[in-house]
Amino acid sequence: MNVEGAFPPNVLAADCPSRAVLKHLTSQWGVLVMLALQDGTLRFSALRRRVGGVSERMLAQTLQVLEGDGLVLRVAHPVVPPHVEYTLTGLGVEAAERVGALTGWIEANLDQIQAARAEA
Amino acid sequence: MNVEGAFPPNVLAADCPSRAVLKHLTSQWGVLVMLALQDGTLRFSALRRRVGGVSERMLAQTLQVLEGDGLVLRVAHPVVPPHVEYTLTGLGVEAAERVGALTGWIEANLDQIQAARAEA
DNA sequence: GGAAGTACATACATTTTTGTTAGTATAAAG
DNA sequence: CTTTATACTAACAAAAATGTATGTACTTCC
Repeated sequence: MNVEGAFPPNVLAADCPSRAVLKHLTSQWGVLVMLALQDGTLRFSALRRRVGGVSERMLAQTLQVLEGDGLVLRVAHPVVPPHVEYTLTGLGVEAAERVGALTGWIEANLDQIQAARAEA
Repeated sequence: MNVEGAFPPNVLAADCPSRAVLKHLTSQWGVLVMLALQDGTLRFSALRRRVGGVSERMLAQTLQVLEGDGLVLRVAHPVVPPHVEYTLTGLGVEAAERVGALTGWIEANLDQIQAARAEA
């Protein structure tokens, strides 16, 4: 049984819950964090160095949202100088692939895009 | 000859120009507009109806940015009640495919994501 | 004759996002 | 003993995104 006749999720519908996930994954830092974690587990400070330009605040916030969506797994070792590791979950790996396909395409076609920009 | 030793574009680098394109394509309305145009040409008002929740202002602004990046083509017919058509360019079609792959994945895995959300 | 539809631009208000700074507990390095 | 590193949170500020309201020129439908 389904709730509220909203069967097939559709991002084009203003009230579809998929919109929230889309926002998380396409947020400026969300995209970059998923990408950075594609190469494997990283701890907070390492991630911060990897993702150029993130502030601690934004990184922490982004990671919490991604963790909430079950895309990232957070493992904290209760040692004295904090040690926390972040890894993509199964879902996270799949999502990261699509995100990576998009960013990869952008990087590969950047010059064409910039050429178009110049014409305008 | 290349300028400013920034050869391979890399979105993880804070100053890479690919960041701008990424922002345009992953902007809330950018994603949705690209998706809506995947099924073919649409005029302004039709697009507005298709993309749930966009305001005229945001739609117009988004289309201009996308047009600037050479992803969307704008064709205006100089008739009395304005008639303008928007279509994806070759680059736009390619970009839309990646964007669609991501949103498609989200729609398909929405329940798993929401389940993860519930656990948290 | 009045209302609605079309594709926007412009001005202004509000909301959301993002950044900056300071602070925490403790241990290892110098 | 002072500095540095770690993973954050909280408070405040600035910047960016988004919305709302209004106007336009002209035509078609009631």
